[in-house]
Amino acid sequence: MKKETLCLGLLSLGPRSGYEIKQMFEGPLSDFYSLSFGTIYPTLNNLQSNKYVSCKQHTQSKKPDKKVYTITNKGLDLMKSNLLSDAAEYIRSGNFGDQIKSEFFLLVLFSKYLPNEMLDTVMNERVLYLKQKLEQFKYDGPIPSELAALRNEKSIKFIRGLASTLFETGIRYVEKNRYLLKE
Amino acid sequence: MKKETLCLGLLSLGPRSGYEIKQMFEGPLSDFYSLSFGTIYPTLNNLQSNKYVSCKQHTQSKKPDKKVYTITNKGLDLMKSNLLSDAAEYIRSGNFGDQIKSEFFLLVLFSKYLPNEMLDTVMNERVLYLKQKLEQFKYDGPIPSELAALRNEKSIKFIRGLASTLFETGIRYVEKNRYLLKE
DNA sequence: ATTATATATATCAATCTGATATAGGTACCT
DNA sequence: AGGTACCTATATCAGATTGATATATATAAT
Repeated sequence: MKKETLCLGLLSLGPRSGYEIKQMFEGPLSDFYSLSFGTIYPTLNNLQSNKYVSCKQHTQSKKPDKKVYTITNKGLDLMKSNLLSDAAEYIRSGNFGDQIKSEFFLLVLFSKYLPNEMLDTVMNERVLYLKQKLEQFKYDGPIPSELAALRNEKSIKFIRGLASTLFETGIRYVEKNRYLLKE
Repeated sequence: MKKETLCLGLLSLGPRSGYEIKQMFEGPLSDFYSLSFGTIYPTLNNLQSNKYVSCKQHTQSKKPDKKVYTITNKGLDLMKSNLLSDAAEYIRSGNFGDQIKSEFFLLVLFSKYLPNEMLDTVMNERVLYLKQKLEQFKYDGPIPSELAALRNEKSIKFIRGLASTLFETGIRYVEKNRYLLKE
């Protein structure tokens, strides 16, 4: 998916600054996709100069100034049309898998060359991480009002449910089978 | 993990050419990690000029020449020592998750802007892909002799089992809940 | 005071990818 | 026997992306 489509898509969920978009990539989206500041800021500037988003400078009393971007009607049109061509390209390409770089997997793959205690630490930290993530996905308590609308989106419900079962399955498997790696 | 550690690690499983290493990334490793030709070939040349691998030119009758690389003792030492420091860095960094770019997830996230038939196509292709992958992970029939040794590796058994349950869980969830995306 | 941390934008060297070039071979169609 | 398409195989490089760094303000802790 083009970075423009993605940024417009995230802004269609509500006005955000570049910093806040990055926070989304580091928080709830981190297990699915990410973009760096070096991509986000130039993309937002480009979208603004082509009137796909408008920008309001927010002077904050206790924090640095913030540039809050809002998607325009022109931007919403571009997003919808891009989304369709991006989906068509996904089908056309034949690559239906995800692009993954898993450090954990590589360490497991070569685990016979790792000292047992290092492997234990890697496994413990991984399981701890998965459990924390699972709790976040299952959490149903109070959240900031601007995020409450998101929670009711059908796509978010679908994704949270999928992530929860996958993480549960992963945790169960690792806890049951990690002994297999040591003789 | 450093690209040198990774290439040495793969060569520790048996002698391979750059093209064959790329095939591993496109086949069995594709759901966990990948490197492009533009990274693989320069890395192998660098490893060779530092004597971490040796190279034998294979003249093939019906195919282009092939450069088959074999890991040296010096290379095995470097791999083991790198692996330890890479694992230590994994622990130190605190990033226990994987680096993922999922086009499928983004299309689901913004699915309310997609025509229903396009969403159906995306879902159908994704499920088909997951089912094919699952079959590959579960396949236990005959394989080329140079891969048979790999199958008995403890780490490979662990990974194949993990991948199988995760893919099964994913397929079951998508098939049961995809209706949620269309009210 | 000083250090550390968080918010916030911006830039850029170093790295990596995706595309392309080159080259030989097989396979199928017409 | 010519054309097209695709597979093996290595190599290179423009363009895209990341990870680090710079700059600035403010809070909290030591």
